Amino acid sequence: MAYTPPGQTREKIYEFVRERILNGAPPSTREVQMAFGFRAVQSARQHLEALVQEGRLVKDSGKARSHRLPKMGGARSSHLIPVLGRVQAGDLTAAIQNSEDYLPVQQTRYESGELFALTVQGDSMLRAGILHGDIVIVRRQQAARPGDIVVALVGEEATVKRYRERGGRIELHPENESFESIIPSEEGELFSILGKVIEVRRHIE
Amino acid sequence: MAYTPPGQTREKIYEFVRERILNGAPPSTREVQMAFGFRAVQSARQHLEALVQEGRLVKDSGKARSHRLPKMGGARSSHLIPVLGRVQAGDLTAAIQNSEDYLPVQQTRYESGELFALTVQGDSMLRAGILHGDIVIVRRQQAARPGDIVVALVGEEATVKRYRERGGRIELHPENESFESIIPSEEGELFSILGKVIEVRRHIE
DNA sequence: TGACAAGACAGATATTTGTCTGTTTTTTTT
DNA sequence: AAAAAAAACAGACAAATATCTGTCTTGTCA
Repeated sequence: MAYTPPGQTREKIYEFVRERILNGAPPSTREVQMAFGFRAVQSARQHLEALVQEGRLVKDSGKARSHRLPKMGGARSSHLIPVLGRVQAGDLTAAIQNSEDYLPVQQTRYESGELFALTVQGDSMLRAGILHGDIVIVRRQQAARPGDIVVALVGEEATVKRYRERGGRIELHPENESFESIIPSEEGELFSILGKVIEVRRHIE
Repeated sequence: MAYTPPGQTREKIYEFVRERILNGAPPSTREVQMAFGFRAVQSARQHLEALVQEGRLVKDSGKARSHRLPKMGGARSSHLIPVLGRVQAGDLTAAIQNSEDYLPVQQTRYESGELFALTVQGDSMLRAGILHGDIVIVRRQQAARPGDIVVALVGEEATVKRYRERGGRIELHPENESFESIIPSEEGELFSILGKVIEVRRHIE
């Protein structure tokens, strides 16, 4: 390959590798070589090494396809969580594994706990700023504290409500005058808390 | 390793590989072998092959570390956008470049346009489900259509409002009875649209 | 012009990794 | 109990991949 001014090719290689990493398939040195038409592996290698040196990439020495994006103070690394369709009784784990859509979240923000996302049905949490169609990000946990917004399984369906305790009894309180509170112990239904809502997202248009 | 009833180990291997893939570092066959204490590579290989056979994983035959999760071809790439602090007149580009925090977004969802994020000050968009402290993700653009929620620069400060046109004049309409509409042309102030709000995010607790 | 640095090249070697063939052990099924 | 199936083991080989040493070419700059 002909000589190229300093930095020109390097930038394109970075874009290429970055793209591949974000797509989940980091390239081998030889794939970079081929993609850029180098006639020697070392040409690609030099650029990749330089990028690591500059701190724009990180690599596990010796291992194949081990280039990664650096975790700049943690903010740079993002984690993918499953977006669940409909949640039915009992098989939350199964629903998580069969998920087809994924959402990126900041890994540092929620270090601990297993996360999943859910699309909100209905406007029962309107006054809390959660609308129909919003996506809630949930940390899986059984317990909740009064005031928390939780995802609970009541009967067969998952529902988003505010968790309260009134007179020693659990109450799932909607944030909308048109809806009634749910008091699980009264209804004798299957009841469990799936997790706590820690983030709300809404796509407009 | 001792014999294990059918399916038991397979499930754990799936979890292990899945986790590694989501973290961006798919394991090699031997890494799976080590992680589970197998004394032969083939033991790990058999399980991995079975998982591919069952359609729970996909793999590029021959290539190193090429196990992936099925069905999400390109949909899983995520992109990082800058979170701006305070936006002051004129230097939006500078604010973007000096940003210190970044947010991951689904790349496929918003293919075109330059994005940035902004923290909302005040409850002027309460009824639209945008609260104080929420983060809005904005596509940079000068024009807007009636009904769009936009980020506009009025005077020295950036503000989030709904864009309307009444009697041929631009009107920035708050979604809260306690606030007044802003009609830029009347006030003779510096005015420009920075972009359109395409997503809202709220972190709870 | 000449020294120097960056880019590209060439060929070779070491390591990692995927793949193969066949055997043994344990559980399940008949 | 015998047969079949699943899990694990053993040892090897081949392909992919990373890495090394040294050379050549092309700009940059004193």
